[in-house]
Amino acid sequence: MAKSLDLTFSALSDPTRREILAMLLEDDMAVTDVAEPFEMSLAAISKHLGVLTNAGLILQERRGRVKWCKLDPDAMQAAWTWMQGFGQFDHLDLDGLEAYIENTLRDD
Amino acid sequence: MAKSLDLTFSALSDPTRREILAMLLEDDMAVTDVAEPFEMSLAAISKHLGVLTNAGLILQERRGRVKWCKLDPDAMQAAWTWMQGFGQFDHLDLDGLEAYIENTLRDD
DNA sequence: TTGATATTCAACCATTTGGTTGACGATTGA
DNA sequence: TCAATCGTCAACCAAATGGTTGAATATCAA
Repeated sequence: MAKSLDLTFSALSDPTRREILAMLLEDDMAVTDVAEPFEMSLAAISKHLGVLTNAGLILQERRGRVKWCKLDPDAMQAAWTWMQGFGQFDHLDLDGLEAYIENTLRDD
Repeated sequence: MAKSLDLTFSALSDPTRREILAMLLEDDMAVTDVAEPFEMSLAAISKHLGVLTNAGLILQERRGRVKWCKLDPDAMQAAWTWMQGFGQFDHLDLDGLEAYIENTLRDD
């Protein structure tokens, strides 16, 4: 669905949101804990989480007064699949990926 | 690095621009021909092409009075690689990916 | 109950985005 | 030379985005 690609790519275009996703890759987190490393208000982070939820990239589940945020990569899969049409990128070529990562780490 | 992911994802978040990329997948095209199927002004398409160029997703080469647009999926590859970590866990070296992501997020 | 904690809401602000129109410079071909 | 074509630029506009602050709501814990 094209509209959901809009939402997915738009959500991913913000570095704060990408960093949040990377954090959630490691573990589910409460909103306050997500906000902690950032130098912006809790309300701003809450908005970012709303954008990510709306895009289907995370799930938020309230337990008591704590709202837990959990990665939900389904929307990412759709975008990823769309992009695959343009590659050249071989999703089974892990050596290529690792080489890319290594290069990236070396080049800065 | 992280800045270029901003540009890539942001460029991809607009349906007109994704459609342009899909058109260029088939063949290189002049700006006027890119604009033809869309119900918006040439100037608007010209702006979209500027965004795509700035994101590194296409190349524009002027020959005479015609400017040719050509797909350049390098920027797409970086974004695609970034996303790969969120859906394809089975196929990845997760430690390497996390190192990559953390590195990417740090330097912007 | 009271007070602290977790999160959102509402109003506001500055900047960016995606579109328009009209004028403009460059190039082509008759 | 001169009109037509290709594409961008500049100014403008409405709407969306990303942030702020302060108040509101809900829950927990003492």
